[in-house]
Parts: sequence; structure tokens; C-alpha cells
Amino acid sequence: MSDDRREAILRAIVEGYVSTSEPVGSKALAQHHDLGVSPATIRNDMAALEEEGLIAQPHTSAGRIPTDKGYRYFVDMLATASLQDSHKRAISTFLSDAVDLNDVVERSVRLLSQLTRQVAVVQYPSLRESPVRRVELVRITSDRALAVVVSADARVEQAAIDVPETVTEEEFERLARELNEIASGLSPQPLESALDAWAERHATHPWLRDVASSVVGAARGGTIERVVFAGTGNLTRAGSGLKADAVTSILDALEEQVVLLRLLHEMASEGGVSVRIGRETGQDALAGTSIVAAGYGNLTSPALLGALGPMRMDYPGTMAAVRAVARYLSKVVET
Amino acid sequence: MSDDRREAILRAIVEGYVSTSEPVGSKALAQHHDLGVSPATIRNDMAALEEEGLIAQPHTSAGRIPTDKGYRYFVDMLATASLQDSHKRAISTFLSDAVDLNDVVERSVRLLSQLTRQVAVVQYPSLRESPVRRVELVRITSDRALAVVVSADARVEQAAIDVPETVTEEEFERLARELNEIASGLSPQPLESALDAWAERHATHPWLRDVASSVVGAARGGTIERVVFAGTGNLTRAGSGLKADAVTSILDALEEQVVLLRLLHEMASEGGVSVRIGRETGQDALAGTSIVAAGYGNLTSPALLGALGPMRMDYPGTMAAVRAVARYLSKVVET
DNA sequence: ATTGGCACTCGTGACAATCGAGTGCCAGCG
DNA sequence: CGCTGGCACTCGATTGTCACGAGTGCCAAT
Repeated sequence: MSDDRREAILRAIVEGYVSTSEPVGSKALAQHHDLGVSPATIRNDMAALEEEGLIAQPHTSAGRIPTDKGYRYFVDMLATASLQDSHKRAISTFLSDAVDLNDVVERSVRLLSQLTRQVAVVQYPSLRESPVRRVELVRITSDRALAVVVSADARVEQAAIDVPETVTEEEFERLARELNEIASGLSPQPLESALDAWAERHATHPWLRDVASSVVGAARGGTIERVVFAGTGNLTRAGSGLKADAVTSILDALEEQVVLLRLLHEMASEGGVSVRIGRETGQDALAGTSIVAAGYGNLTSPALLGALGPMRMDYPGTMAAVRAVARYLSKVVET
Repeated sequence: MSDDRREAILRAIVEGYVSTSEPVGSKALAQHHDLGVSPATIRNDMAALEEEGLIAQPHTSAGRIPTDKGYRYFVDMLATASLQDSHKRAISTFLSDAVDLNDVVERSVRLLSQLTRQVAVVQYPSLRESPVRRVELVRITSDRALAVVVSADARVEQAAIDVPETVTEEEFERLARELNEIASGLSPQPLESALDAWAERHATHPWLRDVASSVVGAARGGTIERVVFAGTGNLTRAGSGLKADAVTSILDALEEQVVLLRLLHEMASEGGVSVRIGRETGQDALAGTSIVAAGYGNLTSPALLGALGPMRMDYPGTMAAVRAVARYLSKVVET
């Protein structure tokens, strides 16, 4: 009993089904992939594979298609495919001339959706520990001001602050200069204690507490976690094999953000390129779809990016593309 | 010959088709809407309406459905429906506690997609003429800097700039202070000439030309116009009547942004709630879909928001919702 | 363990028949 | 002149039947 051959058969079934989107039978299998055995033998093996729950047949007289478990096995035993040269070039040209973080993320998500022909999602880099470059306090009206925090990695965050009208221009300016001098160069953690102390010192200006917390919050990477996505059109493109209502629930889930963020968080802990197939996502809305994701940026608290598409997906290619974009994006973000 | 009755018939056909998504015939028409005439009479009128190109039959022995032109006529003669009370409440509660502009836009687009059950699009408020409050130039690396422009209406815009490595820290700081002093308080137009002159004066620093144009651009309202959308799941929801490939091209067009922005610009000039039906959009990708849009905010250069959905759409309800959200949003943004 | 053979299942596509909704047209009526 | 009832006609949708063929499972033979 050759387990090797069974693996080869499973692999052939997955690849065949992925490329043709039709169940693959024993005969076609014997012809195309020269396994050196007859269809009957293959049938025996297929029966065994079905016994193990790796493949199934949609109806009695049809070929076999992989199950969730079958895809999982396939992915796990996968020799990692390398990226096409054309794709490598695409990545570097596409991302090389981005101007700021928003632009980088925007370009990445588009790029990834083009490379994978799936829906691409990119999470904004979350709470990073890069130091503050500068803090500006700008008075907008007599009772409002804006804190603008520029971090060393070229992020610009802002926060609105209420200021008592009684504060004079000169005083405000002086405090703003002070704030900038204290904050410059500090990472969020020391920043927090430094600004708390600073606010303490100026007990006559209780509103500075708000300023301190807003600035720290902004330095920590903005108010909310967000994901952006692109390539939703790929869900309905010919051959996706997804039913209309499946597409609906996917689109809804994407807009929900919360669902997706939780899922990405789970996957983040796994490291490397991680894959969730069908039910493994744990979301009813995503039954029939798979997600391939990888972390990028700061290794201790990476943000995630990935591709989402029908379970019948080119896993090797998608994984290669996701890995490559994640690597490249890490480089860009780290500098 | 009663033109009134024909209008009533057209209206009934549109309403019937919109609610059932099936062609409506003379018999059902006579029964349900008591027009006081027999099916035969209605058939005669329908023949006339077809002659005028307002309705058509998908195949010989089917009821009639409205054409583009038919919908257009329907929309034009429409007594404007008023908004449901529940919707009114939804609008005020939904938008009342937004924290900043991003949040307002985000909430609006979701709200509108829920009210209309269509894809909602909201354009970010565009190029406003408020003066510059402050300009900061922050060096990020030895060869890059970030220009941060804070305008009097509390917008914060940023732009990346290449800086020659030969520029020393002190020189850079001095130029940054100079820039801030010159720019503060200027509106975009005087700002442009002032900065051009400033760049001229420092002929030894040609990179200041980039700085000048970036700052002016940022002051004009940011580098790019953007639209956000929500409710894409509605496109595939049961009963939308859109084919899969139609959905694909719509999704692609939405991500394209450019197409949509141009279309919205065109519609902006019409004022009030404007409607584009099917071919009227002028975009092949949007054949079979309609857009209902209205301007909001600054009346001289309004930003747009709207709903996009299948041609077979509840125009009265959608128009009411779009108008209401636009009004409410105007209030919020204007303050 | 592998193979060839054979009977069996079942989805698919072609074709015909039927049904019925809806139309166009015409003659008749107020 | 406008409205109505009647009637023949068209054509998509539904249903049923049938043959085809791809694919399987099982078994006896090697």
C-alpha cells in the first residue's frame, strides 16, 4: 500500500479541480498524470481517500472533489511554490513610489488582489512603537485645538481637543512649544509617563490632561483598527464558483470589519503564512471560502494582510503572492 | 384620449415591476389598480406607450417592463415621496454622535446603504477655500520629509517630499520656520503666489519648488478626491435582478473611483437630487444600474453622496433617503 | 497489490407535448 | 371617437421521456 501514490492522487485531484472547476474522475486522472497505474487502481485509492474524508463526490456518478479536510491536507504537504518573475517585478514597481502610509496600504491591497485574483485585505499597521517625531498643537477656534502627531515612521495622526476660552494665545503657544520639546523622540511608553508628569506640573491647566491622553493615543497608532480591501469584483467573476447569496454574505462580512478583524487576530498568532479553509474560519458567513494570510511589519505585533476567495483556490500561487507582498511591505514599513 | 390614464398606467407598471420584479400584464393591472377600464383598453394604451419607447416587452408573450426612458419619465413626473418616520429617527440618531470627519462620512455611507438597500457612495468634502493655519515641515529620513498642513477648518493634510541629503539640519529648520510664517493665514490662491515667490528667492534650493507645490496642493484639500462606499452586498442580494457579470463590472467600477468621480462631478452641476438611469450614466460598466445623487455641504462646490443600484429600483424611496441624508449631512459639516 | 471487465447509477442534454399568460386585432356598442 | 368583449396567435416555461456517457463499485483473475 503506497501512501505516496495516494498523496499524488489527492494532489492531482486538487489541482485538477482547481483548474477546471469540475469533478475529476479516475480515467482522466490515469491519462493525464502518468502514475503508471490503471484507473481501477486509482479508484481503489480514491475509495480509501474518501473513507478518510479527504475527498467526496457531489453525486453518485461524478468524479471526486476535495473536501475541506482534503484541501487542508494538500496545503500542509505542499512544497512551497515560488513566485513568478513577472509578479516579483510587479511588486517592486508597484510599491516603490508610494508617498505615505495610506498610499502604501492602498497600493498593496490593489496589488495583492491583482496577483491573486482574489479579494485582498490589508490591515493597517497597528499600534506600533515608533517614536514621536514632532507634536503640534494648533488652535482652531477660541475653544478648540488640534493635536497633530508626526511619528518617526511618517504617520500623521490628529486629535481634536477642547480648550478653555480663558487660555491666552501666548500661554497656549508656550505650552505647545513645551509639549513638542518634551515629546520629541519618545516612544509611546515613556511618552505616556512624561506627559502625565507634564500635565501634573501644570495643575492650573486641567485641560492638559486631555491633551496628554490624546497625544499618547495618537502616538499609539490612531484610534481604530481598520482593514481595507480590494478586488471584490473577483468574487463574482466567472469561474469563482460562488453562489450569489454566498457572495452577499462575504461582502457583508467584509464591511462588518469586526468579524474579519477577529479572524485575522486569530491567524496572527500562527506566524508565517497561515491558511483557513472553509469551516475552519469559524464564520458561517465564510463557509465555502478560504483565507490565506501573513503578518507583516513589526514582528512582535504584526499587522496582517491576506487574500480571501473561494475554497477552490490556487493555494500555492496565493500563498506565494501573500508571502511575497508581506515581505516587501515589511521592508517598506520598517524603514 | 386620456393622457392622465396613460401616466397612471406607466406609473402602475413601474411600481409593479419594481416590487415584483416580473413583467406586468394588462389583466393584473386592471384588477389591482382600479382604473375603471377593461384590460383591452389598457392594452391599447400600453401599445401607445410602447410606441413612445417608454415600455417594452422582454418577449412576445410577456407583460411589459419599463425602459430607461420609461423610468426617466416616471422619475420626472414623480410627486416627491416623503421619508418614513422611522428613517428620520434613524438618521438623527445615527449621525448625532460622530467624532470626526472620517467618522461622519463612514457612518453616513453605512446609514444610506441601510436606508436605501442599495450601494451607497459618499464623496469626501472637497477642496474648500479655508485659509492655512499652520504648515510644518518634518524631516523623516536624511532624504525625505513630510509637509503637514493644518487648515483653519481643522483639516490636516500631508504630503511627502524628497530632500537632498546635502541639506543640513539647521538649514532645514530655518526654511521650515520661514515656510510656516509665510503660509500662515493665507488662502490657497495668495498662498500659491507667495510660495512661488519664496521658492524663487531660494534659487539654491530647487527642491523647495516641490515643497511649494505640495503645500499648495494640500491646502487645496488634499491630494486626491475620494469616495467611500458601503452596502455592496446589496448588489447580490436576492431580487436585485443583476447578473453576475454585471455585478462584477459594478464592483470594479467602484474600486476604480475615477469613473465614479467623473460621473458624480457631472451630476453635481444639476443641483437638487439628480438621477441617472441605465445608459444615462454614460458608462458601459453601469448599464442596467441607476444612480441617485445629491450634493451636500458647501453650496458653491458641494461634495456628492448617493445610492447606486439596479435600474429596477424604488426611486421615490431612494430619492427621499438621499435627499434627507444630504440635508442632515450638510448641517453637520457646515458647523 | 494490481488489473480488466461488467453491471449499475445518475446527471445531462435533446426533443416533444402541453400549458397559460399575454398580446394584437377586429367588430360592435355607447 | 373611445371603450369593450372576443378570439386567434405567439412564445416562454414546465414537464416527461429517452438515450447517452461519465464514473463508480465490485469481483474474479493475475
